[in-house]
Parts: sequence; C-alpha cells; structure tokens
Amino acid sequence: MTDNNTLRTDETPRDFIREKIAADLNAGLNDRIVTRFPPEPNGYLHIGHAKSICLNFSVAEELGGACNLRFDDTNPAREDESFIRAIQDDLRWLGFNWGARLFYASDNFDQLYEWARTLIGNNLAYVDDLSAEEIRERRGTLTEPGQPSPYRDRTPEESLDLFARMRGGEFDDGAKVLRAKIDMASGNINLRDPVLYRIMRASHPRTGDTWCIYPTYDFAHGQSDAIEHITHSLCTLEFEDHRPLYDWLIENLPVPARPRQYEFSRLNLGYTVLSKRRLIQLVEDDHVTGWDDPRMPTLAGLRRRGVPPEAIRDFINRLGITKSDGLVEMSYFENTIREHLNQTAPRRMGVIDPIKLVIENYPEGKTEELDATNNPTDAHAGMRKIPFSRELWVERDDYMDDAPKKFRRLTIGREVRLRFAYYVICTNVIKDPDGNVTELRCTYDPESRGGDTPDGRKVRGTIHWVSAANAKTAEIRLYDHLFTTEEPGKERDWIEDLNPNSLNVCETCYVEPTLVDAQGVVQFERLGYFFPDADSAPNALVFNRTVSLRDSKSKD
RNA sequence: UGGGGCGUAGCCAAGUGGUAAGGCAUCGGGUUUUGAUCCCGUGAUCGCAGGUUCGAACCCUGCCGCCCCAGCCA
Repeated sequence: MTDNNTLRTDETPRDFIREKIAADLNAGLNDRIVTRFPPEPNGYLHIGHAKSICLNFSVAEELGGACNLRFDDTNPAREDESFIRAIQDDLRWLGFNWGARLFYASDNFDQLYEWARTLIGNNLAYVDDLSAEEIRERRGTLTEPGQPSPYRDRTPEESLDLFARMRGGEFDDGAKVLRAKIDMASGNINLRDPVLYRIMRASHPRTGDTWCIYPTYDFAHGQSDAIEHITHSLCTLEFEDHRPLYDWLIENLPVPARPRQYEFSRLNLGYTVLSKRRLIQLVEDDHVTGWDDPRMPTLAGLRRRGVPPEAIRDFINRLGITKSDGLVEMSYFENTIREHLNQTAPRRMGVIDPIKLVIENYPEGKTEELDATNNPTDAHAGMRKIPFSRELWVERDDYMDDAPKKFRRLTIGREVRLRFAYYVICTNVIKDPDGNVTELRCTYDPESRGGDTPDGRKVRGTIHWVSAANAKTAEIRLYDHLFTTEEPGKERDWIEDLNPNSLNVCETCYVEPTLVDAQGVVQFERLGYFFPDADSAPNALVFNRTVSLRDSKSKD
C-alpha cells in the first residue's frame, strides 16, 4: 500500500478531510500525520463510530502516520472498565490496530491540573461558587448575553487557593467549579465562561480515588490532543463550535503542539438509533438482551449477528465523508452485507417453517447421497454430498392451493425441481380439520436425478428441502428492524417506535446434517445468510439470520 | 431574533466558471438447478429569486428550508 516514509499527497484525495490534510502536508505544516480515535468508555461502539474509526485510522495509514486510541475518561460517574475492554475488542475485530499507542485522558490529569493553575495565574480562569442552577440562570439564552458571575473578578491568588482546596476535598460535590474567563456575551455559548473543572467524588476506573475534581471534556480534549502531538483532530459536526474554545485554550497554554480540528457529519441510519444515550437506555431498560443483541447497531451486535467486519468497512467507505447530514437507508447497509456474504458464504439448505413432503413412488427406507455445489459464485468452493430420502421437509409457503400463474412453486399438478435432487409433482395434500396443510404427497421422476432430465424439459421453479431422516433440528432467530419507523422519535416518543416484532424465534427448523459444526456464516439457499449464535451448541443449534436474500417475488 | 453548519435525482455522493461522475434503490430486458448471483438498459439543470459573465451547480446579493449549541455529558 504505502511505504512508511512516503507521504502520498500526489493522489487525488477521496474527500474534503483528506484534501485538507494533503494541503497541510504540502504547505509544510506537518511532516507526519497523527490522528486519534477518542471514545468515552461509557458504552459500546456502534456503526456510527465505525465512520470515525475508519476515517482516523485509514487517513493515518494512507499517509504513513499513526492513529492513537485514546479513552476520553473524564467523567468517572458514567464510565466503566468493562467498556474499555469491550471497545478494544470491537476495534480489533473491525480490523484496526493501535499497537502501543493506547492513551487515556486521565494520563494527563496532573498536567491538566497544572495548566488549570496556569490559566488562573494569568487571570484567564476563576473559581466560581455559584451552583449549577445559578450558572445556568446567568448563562443567558441563544439571543441574550449572559451575566457575569459575582465571583468572576476574584483575584488569581484567591482562585488558586480555592482551586487547591477543591482538589484537597474541602468542598462538597458541586459546591464550586473552575471556569475559563472568556466572554459572557459571546454569540457562541461555549465561550461564556465554560466550566473547566468540577468536584465529583467518584472512583475513577484508572485513577481510583486520587482525584475528587475532574476536568470537563472541553478542557481535557484539546490539551490531550496536544500532549499526544495529534496533528489532525477529526471529529463530528457538533464540536465545530467548540473549536474556538479549544483554540483559545491552546493559545493560552504552553502546550507542545497545535492540533488542527476538522469536522465531518456523523452517520445516521434508518430504522435504528445511533445515539449513545438511547443505546444505553435500550440496554438498561431491557428492550434488548444486551449490548451484543443482534438487533443492536453496535459492533458487538453486528458481530453476533454475522456481519463481516469487511462489510462494515466497505459500507463506511462507500458513504464518503462530508459535512451534510443525511439519513442513510438501512437497505444500503444490508445490500453491502449481502455483497460480501454472497462471495464468501457456503450454500446450505435449511427449512424454517417445515411441512412434510412424501414422495409416494420413492422406495421406503432408501437414502442416496446427492452432489451439491457449495458456492456457485466461487469455483473453488467445491461440492458436498447431501442425503435424500422419501420423506422431506420443505418450506410451508412453497406450497399454495389454487396458485396463480406466476407462482413457481408447489401446487397440485405443477412440476418443480427439488434443488440438486429430482423433479416432483404434487398430487395431493393432507389437511387437518382446520384446513391447515399438514403433508404434501408427490411423485418424482427418477430420470431427473441431479435436477435435469434427459428430455431436457424445463421446470419453472426450484425449491429447497432437507431429508427428514437426516435433518438436524435448529432454532432460527429472524430479525427485523429494531424500530418500525425510519426516524424513531420523529412523530412521537422514540421508545414507542420500537418494533414489537423485531425478533421472531423459530424453534423447530430443520437443517442439513453438514451444519452440526458450522463456524461461519452460511447461506440457506433461497432464504438468506445465517450465523451460528453464541448460544449455539452441537446438540442445540441456533442460527441468527444475518440478512435475508434479495427477494423480487414479493413484487409481482 | 444570537452563534455555527448544511442544501446536486428516492438514498449516499463527485463536481472548485466551460456546458451534471459513480454507487445503491426503482423500472424494463437477458442468463440462471437459489424468484439469489450475474449482464444490459433506464432518471436530475444542481433549494428559490435576482445579478456578474460569451458562458455558473460552481462568483455576488436576497430569500427559503434543515441540523447543532443555553450539561458542573461527551
């Protein structure tokens, strides 16, 4: 790809971010690129994060630079060690590596504290005794300027003393904060004396009880970037109007580097939610089984569902990087998943909603082995043997009474092909007292073994099947969108848009015997792609439907 | 009504003054032992209105619409 010492600035950049970085490089502003991915360990990574991850890591790799993983762990009240581990697992699974470049904002707590003192000493920050509510009341509104705190003109000496005592634990949580002294009348509310430090007695996953004051994200982020010598701090649009604050801090502090921040729009996907707050609520209120519930848009959920990491990266790359917000169709993502799985997933047969099919003229007790291709799109995938016998399981909706002309499957008198096997004609159906079909009776043409006949006659449909005597029972979990609307919360409370039918567990399904030790994603022919769930065991198979196959029959 | 952004076909998105890439979807058609795959074809004058220019999606002006910001969250 790229040799480490060559900056690839000659190629046409793929997006405006890469374009700007190339310009910075060509202008001699940097001689090496360092980016970073800075998650807060208060939840799992989701596909929206994948956009930032792919951008930050890929840009660095393309330019022979480096990308740091930094946990922005400035709020111990919400952060947890388990998330730190999970985030790293997900990142590795996605295919990115940070080597030894693992950092924490908390690594910088001592430095940050000293820099806070620097600001105070230079009369650029002060300790404020106002309560959170009083600060809010004086912040002003979008159209009215804020009012200065009565403590704003406290001397640096007094603030320094108070700040040290805040650290020393003399004051209650929330009793005092450290604020930057910028401009209470600024149109940019982030510049109206933002809080830099707050008192919070919470045990920190990394620093334990060493501190009872913690820097806010706004104070920690830019300085952490500078300490790590990040050259390009790539983040999402909502931080665009924090940039003036970050720049102000960088200009007023003796930092070792000047990172440049560029912003891009975050990913929005239809029929799901990608906000940390909402995902946390789904997990905590048990609307899903956990962060790795296959319906979740988390990387852990997608992994459990069977989505290959390559498909996620490909999807992200196809979207591009811009500053315009949009809503990407879920079907676009699904299509990308299919594209990858179509190339790689071995084909198998399985019946989700089984109905017995008996071939009346096939010898009882006979079993034969038939040849089946493992993947018609991959010549190297080879063949396998599948057992065939008199009694089979077929899909319930592959039979229909009084079927219309376009129906290409089983109905009395119409000949269809059993995939890789024989031509059969349905001669009779058996129904229960309620009129439900319980069994299909057919006859087969022995000449059609393998799926072709010597006379070359055509058949309009091909259906999948599993030999009843040899089938393995499996539970198959079918997933639908987590929400019933493309934009949850647009018309009402987003929780009300949850799809009550997002999970459909089919407990008695039959799959071909080769599936007892299935490891990766397989395609059940005509149905979709399926992945063994974490709950699956050889004697109790469980498959998750990763995604269905495209289906044009519903459109005629 | 303050500040910061965005607005090119249903969706994503190229385009940076010279006469609208590409992908996905849609709709036709072909191939096919998965109604899958694959192959071919199919759509926009660029939010609106003015202006500058021989010429504008790209420059200027004025509107309109959408998103973000009033956490001691990130």
